[in-house]
Order: sequence, then C-alpha cells, then structure tokens
Amino acid sequence: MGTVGKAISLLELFTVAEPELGLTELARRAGFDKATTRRLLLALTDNGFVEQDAATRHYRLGAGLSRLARIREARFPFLQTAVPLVRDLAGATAETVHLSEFGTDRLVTVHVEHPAWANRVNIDIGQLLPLHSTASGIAYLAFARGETVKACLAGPLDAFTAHTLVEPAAISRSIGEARDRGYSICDQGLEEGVISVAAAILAADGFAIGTIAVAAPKARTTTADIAQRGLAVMAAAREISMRLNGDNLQTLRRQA
Amino acid sequence: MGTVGKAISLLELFTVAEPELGLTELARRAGFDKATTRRLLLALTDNGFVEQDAATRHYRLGAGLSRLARIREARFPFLQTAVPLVRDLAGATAETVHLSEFGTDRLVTVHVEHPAWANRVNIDIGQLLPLHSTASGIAYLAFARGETVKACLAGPLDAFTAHTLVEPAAISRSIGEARDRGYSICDQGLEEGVISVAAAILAADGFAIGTIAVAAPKARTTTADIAQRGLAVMAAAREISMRLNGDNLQTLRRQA
DNA sequence: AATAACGGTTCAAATAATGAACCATCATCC
DNA sequence: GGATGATGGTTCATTATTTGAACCGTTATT
Repeated sequence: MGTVGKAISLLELFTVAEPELGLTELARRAGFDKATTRRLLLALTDNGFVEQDAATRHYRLGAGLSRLARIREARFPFLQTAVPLVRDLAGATAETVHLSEFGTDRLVTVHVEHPAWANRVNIDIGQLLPLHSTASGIAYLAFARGETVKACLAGPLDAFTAHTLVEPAAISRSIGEARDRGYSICDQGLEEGVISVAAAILAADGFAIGTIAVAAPKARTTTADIAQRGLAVMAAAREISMRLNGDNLQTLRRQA
Repeated sequence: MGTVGKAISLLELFTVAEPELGLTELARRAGFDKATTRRLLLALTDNGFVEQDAATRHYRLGAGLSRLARIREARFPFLQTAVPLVRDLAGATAETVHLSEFGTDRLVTVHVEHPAWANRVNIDIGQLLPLHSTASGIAYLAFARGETVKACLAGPLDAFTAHTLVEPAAISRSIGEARDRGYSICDQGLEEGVISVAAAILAADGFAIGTIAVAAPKARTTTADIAQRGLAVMAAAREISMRLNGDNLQTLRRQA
C-alpha cells in the first residue's frame, strides 16, 4: 500500500460509534508504527481532514471533508435528492429506511431514518454493506455491470447467519428474482431476526449507483408487509432515479 | 510537501464550478508530473475519494468523501443544526445567507441559501473566505483564540478592493467593534458593491468555530437594513451555538 | 516512589516516490 | 490522407521520502 492509501485507511478507522481515537489506538488498529501514524495524522491535520482535540489530544475527522463532500454533492446531488423520499418512506412504513451509495466495492450507508419504536433495526451512517447478504446488495447487483456481479460472486462470500446465501448459484437466482420483481428481499442474511426489502437507484446509463431499503424486525413483519414495502421502496427508488437523471425516462432501461 | 499532502492538494483542485478535471489539467494546476498525478489519482480512486468517468476519463470527487463527512457530521452536527436557521434567515432577509466553518487557516463555506432576486450575491459551496476582508472573517476573529488573530494580522493581507482594510490596526479596530456590537459589518471588503454582516457561532469553550452571514448588493441596502440584519444574524448565531452546545449557556462566555 | 500508558520525537536503514522519455489514441487541419 | 498536437497512460533508473526501534516527557495509577 502506498502512503496515500495508508493515510486514508487511518480515516476509515473513525466510525459513528467511535468518532474520536487516540494515537496509540489508531496505530494499533491500522497496524502502523506509532511514528508513522503520527506523521500521517499530521499531514491529514495540515489539510483539515483530521482535527485534534486540544484537551484530550485525541483525533477526529475534520472539516475539510465536509467541504469536499459538499462540492461533490453540488455536482451530484444524491443525498439532497434522495433524503426527502427516504423520510417519506420512513413515515409511511414506520420502519428503518436506509440509503446507500456504491463506492469501490461495497455499498456505503449515507443516510438513515429510524422509526420511534424501541424495537427497531439500528443502522449507523457510514456502515458498509456486503453485496451478497443484504437486500440492498442484491438490489444493487440486479442492476449492476456484469463485471461487478462476477467479481462479487467470485470473491469470498461470508455466511453471517445460518440463512445467508453463500452459493453463487443461489445468489444469482436471488438477483434474477429481484430484477424481475423490481425489488429484492433479504431474510436474515446479515443478522438474525431482520428482514429487509430494497430497490436500486439508477444512473442515466441504466446501471445502479445506490439503493434504498426498508429493514424491520421479522417478528412483526407479515408477508403482506413485505409486498407492500417492496412496492413502496421500488416507487421511491424510481422517483429518486428520475429526479437525478432529469426526465429522460427512456435512458433508464439498461442497455448492456 | 509529503505525498499525502500532494494527494489532498489534488482533491482541493475540484470546485463547484469545475467539478470534473482531466489528468493533464490536474497535473498542470497542481504543478506535479503527469505520472505522479496519475499515481496519486489511482490511490485516491482505490479508496473512493475520486471517481473516473468511464466515458470522458475525467476525474471527479468520490463517494468515500460523503461517507466520512457524514461520520463527522454525526459526531458534530454543525450542518444539521445550522441549516434550518440559515434557511429561516434567508426567508426573513430575502438576501443571500451563508454558513461557514473554520478549517486550518480559513473559513470554508459549507452552506448557502440564495434569494429569488436576479440581482443577488452569489456564493458557491466550498468557497474559501479570507479572514481580514469579509464580514464572516471579522466576526470569526472577534471570538477566535489570540494566536489565530495574531497569525492573521501577521500574514499577508491582500487588498481585494479599494475598500479592503489592510492595516493591522484598522482590522484590529474592526474586530473590536464586532465583538462589542455582537456582529460584524464588511463594506465591499472582498468585492465591490457587496455589503455583508456576520456573527460568530461558538463552541462550548466560548471560541468561534464558524459564522453565519448575510450578503447583499449595496445598491439596495440601507443603514436600517444593516442594523436589522445584524440583529437577525446575531440571534441566529446564538441559537445555533446554543443548540450545538446543549443548553449550557454559561460556558458561552469566552474565558481566555 | 515505582509503574505503566500515552503522546510525541529521533535518525540510520529500507522503501517508495519521482519524472523524462515513451507509447497509444483521438480529433483537427492543411 | 497523413502530418500535427493534445490527451490519457506507462516505464524504470534515480532520488527523496517513509519507516520503526528506541527514545523522552508527561500524566494517571498503585
């Protein structure tokens, strides 16, 4: 890994659950030497990607990231466009709704709306979702480029629960069903007791760029709920895709 | 500059106005060799900080930045807290309202609301504001750490217009007035024909972390408008500070 | 007073970054 | 249609940066 990759991997250690970390802890988790870690942190701090708390000397993500993220968002208003519809869907379903965007090789959770229930599915912003074992992942793969699907099925397919599909053939079938149906269903693929439905958000070229999903405790979810949420999530995804791509509906059919 | 700094300086080349750039252009602007630039871009792409358009081969900021920015925002909900109040203020004043956050050595514009007027002050997200020649900068300095003020007055003080204050003594006086008044006024300090008022948003330690400002064409701005906007911007800044710091009002008085 | 844990620093050795020259492709232009 | 120039991308010997074991200073714990 080059120096730049190392610096970025330090940034990746910060999460919603642990937004502040000390030097030793960062070095330990990243597997770098303390001196190296510190030098990288200094470089990141100089550029506003990391800030250091004056009192605790702990590090946290910096304001420079917000700036760049806003510039990206200005060109490609994924969040701005999608969040209102995520909110609507959360209101309508009274369950957890989350939005994800594809980055490098996984789906990244970029927004979440939680219902008021005490018993709910909890998801953190920034959480990374595996493609083969989540409703979002399957929905994404249903409209992804062939090479992406191939790479996913070839890669390691962890079984997170006893229900996780790990056979390439089974996953492939699940992807096909999702494509035909218009939305995916994932029954406890990542965690016991959670059932989710998701639909893909498409770019102008007809390929998926992200997903919107509803996740709920299985205990209170009926077959009718699933069907209803499936239609709702599909409608929301379609609306987001349309708003993102102007009104050129026709291009929304995938061509390759 | 280390490799990490170089990589980040590539990211800094993207703006709202030019969100996509080619390899040669990036190399030229950054002052790096083409090979170096490409290697850095590859490292950034691998980590989702940069994406390459498949058709044009141009580069743009990537989704990984959104992810990290959201993690930061979850810990320190500056935008989430402030944006509604920026919106309210924009509605009330019918002029451009912008929010900025301090990063490294300058203020960074993180949100803007524009009025419906054709003749309005236009500000882009991500724009960097000099401290000595903007209402936001003066408002920030009025509640910044002594060392920050010192560093600013010692640094180069560019005159952007004939009205820009460049004498350290004059700027210092302007800062003092802003502190006493509760808001700053900047009359054409950065651009001819623009007059702005701003107030500082404070952290729990009583020092400024950002600003909120109203900018308008001078032609339609009266002295009464200024006073009225000053009070409004001050109220908004105070409200944002309070919401950010819980209700511990008392800590809002600076101590050092 | 001893210990341990942490943030931070040093400098010779190891490693990664560099850039001039290169190739391939595409559009433009006598 | 072939010369021209602009672009993205690649190579590899040279060069400069990164690395990490050992170090120091501070703080909290025992």
